[in-house]
Amino acid sequence: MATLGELERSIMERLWSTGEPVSAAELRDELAHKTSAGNELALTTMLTVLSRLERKGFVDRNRKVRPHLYYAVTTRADHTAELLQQALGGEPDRAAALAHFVGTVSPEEAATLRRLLDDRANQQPDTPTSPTSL
Amino acid sequence: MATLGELERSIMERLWSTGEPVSAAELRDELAHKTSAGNELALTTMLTVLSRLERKGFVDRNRKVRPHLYYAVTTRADHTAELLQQALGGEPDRAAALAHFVGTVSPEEAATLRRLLDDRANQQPDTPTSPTSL
DNA sequence: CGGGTAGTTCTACATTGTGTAGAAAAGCAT
DNA sequence: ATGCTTTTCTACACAATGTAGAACTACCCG
Repeated sequence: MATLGELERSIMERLWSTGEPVSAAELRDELAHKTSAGNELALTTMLTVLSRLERKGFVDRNRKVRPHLYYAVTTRADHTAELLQQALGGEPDRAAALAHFVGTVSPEEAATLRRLLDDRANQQPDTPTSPTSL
Repeated sequence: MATLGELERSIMERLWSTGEPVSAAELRDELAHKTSAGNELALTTMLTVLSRLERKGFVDRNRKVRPHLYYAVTTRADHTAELLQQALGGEPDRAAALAHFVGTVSPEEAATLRRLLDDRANQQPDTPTSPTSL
């Protein structure tokens, strides 16, 4: 999974936020409002970056309508989950890394995690405790 | 936290693997063995990259001995935990992202996570269940 | 103490990714 | 067919990274 530049990320944020397909022009206007000085980027800049995001597999577009409409391929949560997996990917001692991580999250977040794990266990109740991959 | 290039990562892997300070020459030899064709990099290449890693705060070195000895500043687990935090950083709906993540880990890993959360709860038993930030 | 060698820093260049946008091409409505 | 809208092509700047030669520095030996 490729990484995102600053402008690319801004665009993805916008696309993720509602999920509705938008045109390059709309995107440009909306992003201009977010920056302090309302500096509008050239439309071609948007189109270039959107094409790159398409090439990277982050967005797709409807080419049948005339101003093409762009939309995110995945949800932000999906993407974040991928990032988490990737962060853990190169780690030989995943348990150690998770331990550090668990030590850094807020108590609320810890509770959330516990709840999520419980949900998971209920849906898929064959959770062995054997240390197969840890 | 800056990101690491390929060679930078290889070097950090090595430094993390044992934690012992090593010279640039040792590093070069060891990394050469790992690549398919044992192509040795120039020593200056190692030194350049090590300097950059030092600037980025990933490594430090003992300058009192003559071949300077380099070592990782943090552990790999630390680094991975930081990556996890960072991945979650931009996410407005952290719970959703964690949910996706929990759905992707192996059952063993889920068990590990649960155990880590239990440990955490015991050491720091004021875990409220109020949905403050979630 | 003065040289020589081992080791380090400086400088440099190629490549790639990203931000940025003009020029050129393409599609579409009248 | 023609003109406007929209898209693609091409281009350039800038930063990060991989790579290494040139220049400099430190230390040991005679």
